[in-house]
Amino acid sequence: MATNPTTQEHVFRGRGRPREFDLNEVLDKAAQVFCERGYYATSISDLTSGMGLASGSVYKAFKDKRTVFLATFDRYIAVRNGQLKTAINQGNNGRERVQRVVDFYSAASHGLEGQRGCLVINCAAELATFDAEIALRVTRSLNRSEALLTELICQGQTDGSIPVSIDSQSTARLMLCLLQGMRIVGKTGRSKKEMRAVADMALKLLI
Amino acid sequence: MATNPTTQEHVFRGRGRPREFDLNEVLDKAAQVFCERGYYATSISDLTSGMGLASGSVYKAFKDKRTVFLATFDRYIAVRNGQLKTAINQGNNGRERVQRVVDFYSAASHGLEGQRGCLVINCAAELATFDAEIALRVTRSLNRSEALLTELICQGQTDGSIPVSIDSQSTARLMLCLLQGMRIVGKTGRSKKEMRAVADMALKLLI
DNA sequence: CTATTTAGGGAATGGTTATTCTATAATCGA
DNA sequence: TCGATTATAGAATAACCATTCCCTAAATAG
Repeated sequence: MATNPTTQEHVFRGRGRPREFDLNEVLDKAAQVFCERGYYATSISDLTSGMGLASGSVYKAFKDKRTVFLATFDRYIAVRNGQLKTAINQGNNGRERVQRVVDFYSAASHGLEGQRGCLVINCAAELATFDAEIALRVTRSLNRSEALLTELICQGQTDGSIPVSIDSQSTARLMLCLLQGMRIVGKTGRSKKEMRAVADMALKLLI
Repeated sequence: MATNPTTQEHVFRGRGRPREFDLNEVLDKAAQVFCERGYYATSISDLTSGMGLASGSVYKAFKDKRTVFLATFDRYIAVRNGQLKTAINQGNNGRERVQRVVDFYSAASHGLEGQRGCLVINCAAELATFDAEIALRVTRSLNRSEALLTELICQGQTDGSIPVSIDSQSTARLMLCLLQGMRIVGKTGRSKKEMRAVADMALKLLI
């Protein structure tokens, strides 16, 4: 795993016929399918047609459906964290960086992406109650988001853009709830404008 | 349907053997199962053992699994709205009533109920994308909650407990997101204390 | 009491699904 | 070019699941 993104990724591979697809690419496609249909409603044939692969190829690359899902989940988190990080870097102080995070979620909570929803949340709802490993990943992901928010708020308190009077931890947790809720509500088809208004108002919590 | 809750509910029934179970009771049990396992992961045998019925009896009472689910969903909404209404009635002005709503969600977002999660949200995640009728119910339910919040905020603005400067609609939408998010985050096992802190801080949005 | 009607229980059925298997193809090392 | 190795494609398989069927039980109407 974690090979290169270059054209000839099979240069350093062992013998045998080289894989014809890029792993991350098909995982991104799988993420769309899992987002739209959930885990159980996604059949292997949904998955293979979404990924553009034959079932044999899927089972050569992954042990079973659950393993495909876990890989998809990890890839989804990695991509999303990357995007979030670049968004955050555009803020010049703690408050602005929190703002960027909220804006990022707002942008994801309408239109097609909004309707599809968030893989993490969908899993939390569908699987976390009885698949311990997946539950762990969901919990870890949410905890990390919360920690990130706490850190950004603390930064803001240090640089003076956020009042020191607020409790960074509880506020971060509150914001986490808000962000996750935006993605839920966004599934019911809200407009860009509506979600933007929510995002703008959320900054009240930093007063 | 909609018969009496008395001991002899078969008094006014037609001929034939009377039903041995209470419809709402078994729907409440079904709600637990659907909450825990989701729609697709719930097999008929999960359902029948959860409801305490044989599959034949389930299919005598309902057309199919989806119909069981729809009935369960409606029952869940009805029960929950009732509980919410009594909670709201304990508030003496708009602000207090909003507080009661937030507290209600906070209480549902930890412990066993928290872990199980909310049937509406779980459905939104799992089914709303490709079952139009269920999507409609989810949307309707969320819209109704939002309208309720808007109304309570307006009440507060009238009775002076909430400043007239805030936009009641956007604030209500923001609160809706927050409440739904609490139930998502609550699935990952937060403590009562943590969720209470979130609820308390949420009232900042009414300033 | 008998016929009719409806419910309960659980085995039988038919369709679907995840997974495995088999045959073919592409690449590497020699 | 040949053998080893790994991938692709899609048919075959075995398990599972929703639903139906059938028989028995409990109630009412006459």
